[in-house]
Amino acid sequence: MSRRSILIADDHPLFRAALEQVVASAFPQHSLLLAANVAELQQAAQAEQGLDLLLLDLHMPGALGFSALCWVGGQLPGVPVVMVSANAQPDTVRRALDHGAAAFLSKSAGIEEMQRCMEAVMAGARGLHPGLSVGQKGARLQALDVADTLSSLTPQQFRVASMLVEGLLNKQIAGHLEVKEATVKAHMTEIFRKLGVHSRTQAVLALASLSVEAAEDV
Amino acid sequence: MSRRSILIADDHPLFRAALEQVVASAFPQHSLLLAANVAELQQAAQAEQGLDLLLLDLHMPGALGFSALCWVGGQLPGVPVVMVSANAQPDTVRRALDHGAAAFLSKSAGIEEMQRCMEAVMAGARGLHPGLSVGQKGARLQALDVADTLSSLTPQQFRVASMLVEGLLNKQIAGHLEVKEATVKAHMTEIFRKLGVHSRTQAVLALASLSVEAAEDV
DNA sequence: CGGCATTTTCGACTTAAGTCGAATAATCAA
DNA sequence: TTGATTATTCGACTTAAGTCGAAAATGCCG
Repeated sequence: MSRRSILIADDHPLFRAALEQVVASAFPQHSLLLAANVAELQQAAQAEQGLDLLLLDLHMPGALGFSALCWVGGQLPGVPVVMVSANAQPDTVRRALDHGAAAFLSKSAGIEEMQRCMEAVMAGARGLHPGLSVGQKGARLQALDVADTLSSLTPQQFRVASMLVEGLLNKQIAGHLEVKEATVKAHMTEIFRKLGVHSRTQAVLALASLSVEAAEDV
Repeated sequence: MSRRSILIADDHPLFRAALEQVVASAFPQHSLLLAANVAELQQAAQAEQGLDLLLLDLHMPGALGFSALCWVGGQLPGVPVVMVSANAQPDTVRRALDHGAAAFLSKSAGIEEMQRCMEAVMAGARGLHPGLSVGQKGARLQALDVADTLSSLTPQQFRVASMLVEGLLNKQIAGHLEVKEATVKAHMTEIFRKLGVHSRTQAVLALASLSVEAAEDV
């Protein structure tokens, strides 16, 4: 069997470094991969075959709420995901677990707690949420629908949607993607159709409901 | 002269630990004090006389906006404060500096950048905001201060903003208010100016995060 | 009452957004 | 390979959004 590895995806340099220390001391025999955004996550995940664990920040550049988690669930079946977030609201935790996360860790958790949780997940445990109560049957069914819709977006549409919630103009999005503005508009129309909305404003509102967690650490 | 010290006030254990590492490597001759909330901050700050620098998280348990910064300014005159926050919105930075912060560091800043900034402040520099001085196009739109932003809107502007976050078109808003569409557009422009944004999309994102803060105050 | 600041209103104009249809490129199963 | 399906691209056109300047309405203070 080849050398196994653990992928850490978090956009804060300091926090990523801190997580790296925690993981390295808990699993010295594993190699560590790092990703600072969704693009790096996708690249690293697809290049690496022997992935044992993924530590995934809930809000990374390029991610819309649980979109990164959904993508991992589809592209990397079998790879357990430990969600890490500053937002440990019960509803957020429940939705993360609903979307296939193996565990949910608050960024305010202690180091030992994180290590225990990761060890348990590596050993096959699922549905962990240390220090957080269960409960809280969701009042956010609409957001769940949007999350499901997101997984139906094509890769390019996903990129367009990501830049949309960054507040960019069609012209700016076209520049980043190196396509014509007309192309972005066409993607936008299709995104609206899939989201069931009829304007950019409504689309932003729908997508923002997924990014609520990202706005938490304001 | 007594041994000088640096106080780190942040409520995230891991991030606090990471900051501790950064500070320790940059200033090995200083002793480090830690605080996880405002109460600890006040206790530590008053007990310590030779405080050279304070690293202060913008959002700590017990703090409301810039209240902790204001308290420090009154109780510890002469102690430079480096504000640390995940929210690097230009307006937040400006107001932090207005309230007497010596510098503003984004949590997404690099380690070297943080060290350079702290060294400069220890040497007497003020008003630093590395990497945040200009531009910020496409940066994350974060909530401005709720009170400041909403209270600066006139009644009619507030109604327009309310319907904006309902996803209505200008034409529909004009119908509800019984004014011409041109009037709504004019209000919209003024709302954008007060929010510090330049498009309807960015305004929706800013206002959505405001209502999130208000609704999800856990 | 008479100035003075703010709010609200709107028209004319420029720019951005959104729709429709269609061509090309990539993917996949037989 | 071939045919079908889906993804991506874009031009032309219509509609919505946004800016600028300014007029009218409102409120307030002496």
